[in-house]
Amino acid sequence: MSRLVLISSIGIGSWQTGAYFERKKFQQMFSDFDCISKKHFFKPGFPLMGTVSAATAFSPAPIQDKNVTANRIGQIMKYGFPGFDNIRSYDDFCLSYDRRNRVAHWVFEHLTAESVKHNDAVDRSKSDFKPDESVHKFFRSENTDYKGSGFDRGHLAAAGNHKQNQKYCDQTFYLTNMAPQVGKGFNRDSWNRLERHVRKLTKAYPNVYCCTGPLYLPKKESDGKLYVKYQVIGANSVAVPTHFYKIVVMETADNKLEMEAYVMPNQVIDDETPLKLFQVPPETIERAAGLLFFDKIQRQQLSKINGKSI
DNA sequence: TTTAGTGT
Repeated sequence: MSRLVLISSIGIGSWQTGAYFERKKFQQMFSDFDCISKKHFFKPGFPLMGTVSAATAFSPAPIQDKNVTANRIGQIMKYGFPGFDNIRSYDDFCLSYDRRNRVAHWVFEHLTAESVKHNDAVDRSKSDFKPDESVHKFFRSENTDYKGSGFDRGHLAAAGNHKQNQKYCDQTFYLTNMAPQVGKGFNRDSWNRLERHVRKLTKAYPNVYCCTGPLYLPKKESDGKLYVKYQVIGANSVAVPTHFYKIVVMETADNKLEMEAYVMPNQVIDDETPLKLFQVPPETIERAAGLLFFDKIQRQQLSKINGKSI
């Protein structure tokens, strides 16, 4: 089996905790992934396909100059929208909200060295987690849903990516930008490590485009059949994703394009696990999420995918 | 440095 497929199996196939390097677990992970990818991802009607409505509804956040924000959203979404379900645009990021699961389908950001550099004027401790009142109360997540759940309110667009001013940072604290994440061992550790890696890409690439979101992946149960199973928390039944993806496009100074794509399970992950092991082919995420990422870029235009020349 | 929840 190719190394790429083997690597893919880590992120996609396993709900196991513990040692990632044990041969047996690799094989188990692979067998789960194998049955997912070969038997189901290619079937029409596979239940993981996301719901993407043709009805586009822009709901820009209140702003002083709408042209400035419209231009910024144009920059952020330069390479296309992954889907058009319940779009919300904020000053420095843009998302599609899944009303059924009370978690975004995807969140898009455009990062530069300037936008992520340290800024003494911005303090995340001054930002409050707050419900987005623009979402109908039937479908909104509230702070009380997360309280006592054992899960973090994990940012999809990371606060650390929006340090140009306090307002940008504050807006990342809307609960539309949150998902229930395992705290210690995931959000505060390996997922944070991945976020820092993406920020670091801005040191080498002038423009970085980052799309982040949840996955709800099937797992083989004891009867040998595949089921999608996920916890929901709070009075609003906020879904706890089984996995999260991050797919990144980097523009080089000479206008070449490279892509990296990751899937990580929403569980405790050993801090020593190299991020490289969570890389997957971008198509794998697209099939699982029911979304097309960066569809204004033909994949042949990419000079590298996951560090490998194509 | 950044990621957070809980207890006071």
